[in-house]
Amino acid sequence: MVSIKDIAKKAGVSISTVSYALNGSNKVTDETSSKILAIAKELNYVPNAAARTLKKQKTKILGVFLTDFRGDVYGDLLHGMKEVSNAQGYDLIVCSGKQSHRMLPERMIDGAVILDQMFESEELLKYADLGHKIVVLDRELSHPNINHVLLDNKAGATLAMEHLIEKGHKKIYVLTGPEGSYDSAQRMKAVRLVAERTQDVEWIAIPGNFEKSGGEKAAEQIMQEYKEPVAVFSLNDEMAIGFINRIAETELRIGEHIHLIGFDNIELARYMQPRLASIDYSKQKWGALASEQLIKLIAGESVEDEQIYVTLADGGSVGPAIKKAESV
Amino acid sequence: MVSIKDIAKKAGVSISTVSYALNGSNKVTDETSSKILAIAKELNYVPNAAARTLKKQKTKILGVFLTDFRGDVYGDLLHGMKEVSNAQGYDLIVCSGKQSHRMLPERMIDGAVILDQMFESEELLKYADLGHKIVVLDRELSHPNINHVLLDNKAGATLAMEHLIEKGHKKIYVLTGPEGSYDSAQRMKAVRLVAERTQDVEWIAIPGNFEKSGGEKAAEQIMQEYKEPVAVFSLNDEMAIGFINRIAETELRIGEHIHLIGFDNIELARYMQPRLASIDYSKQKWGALASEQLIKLIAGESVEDEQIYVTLADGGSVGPAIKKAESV
DNA sequence: TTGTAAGCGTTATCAA
DNA sequence: TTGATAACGCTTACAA
Repeated sequence: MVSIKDIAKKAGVSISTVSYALNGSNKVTDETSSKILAIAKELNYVPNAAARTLKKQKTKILGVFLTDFRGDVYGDLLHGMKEVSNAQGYDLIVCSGKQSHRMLPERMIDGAVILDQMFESEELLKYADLGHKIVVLDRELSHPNINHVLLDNKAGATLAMEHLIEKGHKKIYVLTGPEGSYDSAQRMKAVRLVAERTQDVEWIAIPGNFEKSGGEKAAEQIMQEYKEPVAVFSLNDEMAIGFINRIAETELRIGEHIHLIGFDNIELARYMQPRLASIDYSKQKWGALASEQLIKLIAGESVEDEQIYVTLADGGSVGPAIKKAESV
Repeated sequence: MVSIKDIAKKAGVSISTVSYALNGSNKVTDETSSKILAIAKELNYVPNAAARTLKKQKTKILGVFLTDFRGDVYGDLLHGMKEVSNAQGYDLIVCSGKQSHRMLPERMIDGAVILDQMFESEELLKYADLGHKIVVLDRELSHPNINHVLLDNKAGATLAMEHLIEKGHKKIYVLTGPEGSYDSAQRMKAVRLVAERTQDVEWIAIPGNFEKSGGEKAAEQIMQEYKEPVAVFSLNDEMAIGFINRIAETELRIGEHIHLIGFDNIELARYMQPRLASIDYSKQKWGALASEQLIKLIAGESVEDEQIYVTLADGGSVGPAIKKAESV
């Protein structure tokens, strides 16, 4: 590997002069500088990241940790993160799995964005205590080195519930996320609140997992119990898709016998027949804000937690309730 | 930051002893070793990646470079890469964008997998010349430090064309990928071959871009020229989806007036109405093989290029041609 | 303007 | 079994 030492030798100068020249310092004559640059190019010199990092104690790299590389929410989110990171002179790397956690404490990255329920809060707090900078998107954690960019889960769940109620539905199944999911818990809180303050609304929780399989299982249960049209609020779209897939094998029709609304408004939602109603938000903005927060945190600037606003994405999967007399 | 020096001081031993203990060398007494380990834990010691890398000249990290984080093919591919990488003691990081290319020459990763048309071959060859190990998934590059895991594009395109022909279609529009795309060029070769050896088949190329917008534009053109049922081979699914979206706004029906087949069999394909026929292959295996090849390349083992086999995924988007007399 | 040298945190060689 | 020390490639304070 060619190092500044090689360049120094060939140019007949010291390594510090080479370093200065390479970093565009004005301490060096234009003449020597250009000579050094020419030689560096000729030798195909590339600086060594490890050496630079060791000396400067920073990498100018941000890491984002995901539960799984598969998953429909990620594309736009990562894109948003990348845009902001790059604009601010940071590179972005995407990691997944427990094995990769070391990147943070070993200082291969200057900070981390977490969207991974499997990354334990205890571990995160430990790293934060060691001085590492973290932005979390999927939980609340009180620590000076940790910031939050969270979805407005309560608003979203409220919107969804009210939409179903407005359409006249009285019996609402709610498919939850996995145990321990912050997003699921927050959404459930709002569900309870809305139900409590509304007359005549019955709601039944079905434990889910935020994956297609959870939706399929829920579909089985609801089919069994089916007597008359009901509504379903799936706490994410992924499960809603699984639900639809299973229901499609039956006589029941979405938007007619079963009125379904999801959460996340993933790309697939608009291709469902009928279109899956859902709660929408800008995934790209979510990522952009996360990067922004993290970079500020690293720079030692004061930062306030942020929220991502949500809206209702209407769809034929939720139709009006038929009055009792007319129902099947 | 706590370093081995701090541990050494506290334990009253030298830094080399600490290093040995930490790395589980049997040169150290169990007694001193466990004492050192205890102190390390107590001080929350975490090794510094930059220092280790600088000394060992390897990172045990693999990088994969994508054009864009959005894109439906990636999830399973990355998952496959991760499984193999982790099993072999490597971490995987995902990068996108020109800015991140430096990770390879600056030695932040031990090798790279390329699925990014924007990453120029010239640049790759330069890095390969410098001794960096690379596996490409989207082109052919002859270099001892570069290996290939390529789709069987020709088989795929042949399968698609033959499927259309078998169904009796005589006029076939082919939506190509962007200029310079290896996959597109390979698929086009097969298209030509099949057309040449088949009687009475007319085919018309429409330049595309492998994105939804390309499919939409092509739809416009075909609508304009429409006289009687035609077939369309979209060289990827993404464009096919765009095509479907645009056609959905017209009187024309996919699988009836326009018979469409794609390539990649992305998840969305099965949710199209009617289901989008496509060319299928295991994205996960593709990724797994890529990691495998790269790790071997890094280890200096001899490796042979690999191919990913493809199959036809049938779907209602391709129906039989109606005989002339019966056509509209 | 350029050179000398210390130091970043490891690993690994050689002596003790 | 342990310790002293050089080396990895770079940045930067200080000296010349």
